[in-house]
Amino acid sequence: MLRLSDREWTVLGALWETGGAELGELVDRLRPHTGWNRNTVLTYLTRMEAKGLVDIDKGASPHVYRAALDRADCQAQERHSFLQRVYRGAAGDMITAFLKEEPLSPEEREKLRKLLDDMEV
Amino acid sequence: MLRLSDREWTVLGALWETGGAELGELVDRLRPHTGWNRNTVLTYLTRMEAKGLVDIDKGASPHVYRAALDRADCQAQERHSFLQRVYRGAAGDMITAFLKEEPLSPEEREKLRKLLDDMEV
DNA sequence: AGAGCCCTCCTACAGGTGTAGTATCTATAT
DNA sequence: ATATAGATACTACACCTGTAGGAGGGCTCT
Repeated sequence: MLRLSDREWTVLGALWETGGAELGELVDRLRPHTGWNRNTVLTYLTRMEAKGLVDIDKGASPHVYRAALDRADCQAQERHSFLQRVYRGAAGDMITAFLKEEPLSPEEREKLRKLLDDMEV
Repeated sequence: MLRLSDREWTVLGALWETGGAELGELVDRLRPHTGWNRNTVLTYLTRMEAKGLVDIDKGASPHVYRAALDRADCQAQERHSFLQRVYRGAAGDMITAFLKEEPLSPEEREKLRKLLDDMEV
């Protein structure tokens, strides 16, 4: 039952995008939209290592920080907890609400239609 | 930028279902699946009042507790923050993932297809 | 009137989160 | 050798969250 905070998603986002990086690079990449202090980022990283969210290669100098989990896995967990928490598992209602409010391109709509058709076996 | 915890969703759930209730009723309703102590529930309610999530009618005795927000509004907020946090706004990807993993009834699929078609104007 | 029960209030306390400051180390540039 | 700049470690602190315990007020039954 993993539960990531907003900040943790942000940090992991940078790690996934870079595929692993040194602190300086992460700070540079995060600062524009977060304004976080270098040490704030470092604190997040070390706390997240303790939770098993981040791997730190301490052999390298400077250390190299990597996401310890797959983005897709984290998304799956979060999908599940969101669906239960907010919609008590009612997937149909939830998807309906998203479809009604999120603008999709014609290609995306086509893809979704196809997905639905393929379920019709 | 409202951010509800799991517990808060649970408490609000009971309030939405009852349309407002006294503490005793809420405790009875919540205890089976949460095991929460009466005072734990009370603490949640008073803290949630301070945040504007719950209205307490203190004229009545015992007090009557009501959700201060609409379930649909809370769901909308949560949808938005989920989509941004976990999918960086990529609604198509997110919906695809849900469709692939959540079992839907034929009626639900039909309804979704119709929704997609109606967007095709 | 007293006993018991439910209600609300106040208090507590540990663990997590957001956000750094300070101190130290170390490689580099002079 | 030395000043400097960046990296890492340690420490701090306030606020939030989960989870109650105990005190005191009022109704209710005997």
